[in-house]
Amino acid sequence: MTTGLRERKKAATRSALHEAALRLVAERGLDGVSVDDIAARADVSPRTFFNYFATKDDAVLGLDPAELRRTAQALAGRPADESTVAALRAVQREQAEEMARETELWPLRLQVIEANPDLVGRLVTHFGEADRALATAVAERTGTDVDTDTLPTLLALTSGAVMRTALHRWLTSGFTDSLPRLVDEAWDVLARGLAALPH
Amino acid sequence: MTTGLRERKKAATRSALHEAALRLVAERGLDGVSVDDIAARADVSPRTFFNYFATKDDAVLGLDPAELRRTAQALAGRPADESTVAALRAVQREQAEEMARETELWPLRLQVIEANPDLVGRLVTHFGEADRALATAVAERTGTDVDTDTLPTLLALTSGAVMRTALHRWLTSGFTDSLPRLVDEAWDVLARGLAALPH
DNA sequence: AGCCATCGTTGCATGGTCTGCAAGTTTGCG
DNA sequence: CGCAAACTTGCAGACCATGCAACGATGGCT
Repeated sequence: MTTGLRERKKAATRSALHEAALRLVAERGLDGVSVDDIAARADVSPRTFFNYFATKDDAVLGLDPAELRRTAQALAGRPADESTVAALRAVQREQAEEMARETELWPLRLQVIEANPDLVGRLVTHFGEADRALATAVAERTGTDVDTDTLPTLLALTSGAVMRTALHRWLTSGFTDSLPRLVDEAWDVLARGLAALPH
Repeated sequence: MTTGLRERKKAATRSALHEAALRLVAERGLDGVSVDDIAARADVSPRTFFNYFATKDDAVLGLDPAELRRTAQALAGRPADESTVAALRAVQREQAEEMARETELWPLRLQVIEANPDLVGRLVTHFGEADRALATAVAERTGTDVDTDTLPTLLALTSGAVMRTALHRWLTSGFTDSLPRLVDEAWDVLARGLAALPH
């Protein structure tokens, strides 16, 4: 899986912009930082900034709409004989591993969000988008309909809840626990809890 | 309680701006409407718009930071021998009565939010502000500390949950139920549920 | 290696949001 | 009536975000 130069450069620029935005906002606050500042720190033109992020907030949070599509495709790429829940677990595990690789930035992100509550709103809508994208992906995989069937939305929201729970525990552990492990654990707890329900 | 001319005019301008924003956005969508359009429709200068609302979104939603302060003062104004929960109930009841008076605009507001999901983010942060303002007000009233004591934040968030639950039921009833009644009912259900807990 | 199509970067121009400042008006009150 | 406070307005300016067109780098193909 060799990624071309072009692709690597793009990823580098995106991450440079995100990190520049994050660090600058951590230092000066959201209003103390302009898009021009961020572009300058990442060594690209201000115009290029908007080739990577739709808004300043998105750059600070590092939100990537392409990520939503990638998740959907990852789900589609899982073996067809796997149960949907198992496929979701597997996809989330990979995501968790990737996120865990940049442990360094997470404390900064949370501190920046804490200090600039405006960002919370953007985060919430992003999670909403993620849930909806995942729901359509599940519908695709199971041949159901997002609008009429309960399954896809329920599974997507549940899986989102699992990830957010794991993230919360990761945070409260000071990022010492292993995120993939926490994700697995959350799924297990959920499965056991559901199995114990009267039926 | 006679309100002066100045005060009445201000209220009229604010509500004219909100209603103008709401109706225009309902017609053309959030991006199809500029602040200038809204000001024009409300018959004030564009500059005056920003004397009333900090952002276009706030005008569309009708969010008023002064409202937060008013709620806090209303709580402070309740008799000291009243329990804090009773005081919160009373304050919310008054708010509910006021909100119920403009039944006409609520369907439009919800439709506009539905059609312009960007607004949800702003709403979320506004609710967060409201919760925090209420928590400090409770802390003030009970002589506790927002940062170290559990009580104020817990009561504030609970009371926020009650109001949002009532609002949700109001919406699903098509605004035929009485909002103040729904608020009361939510408090009652909560009280009964808590009383039934093992202790 | 060399050519070309594609993709990414950049500058420029533009429309819109929001703020600070310094007038001008209106309102409240003695 | 006349003053002080509050509200409105215009203007200038910073910043955000987008469309367009020119330019340069990349990757595939021969």
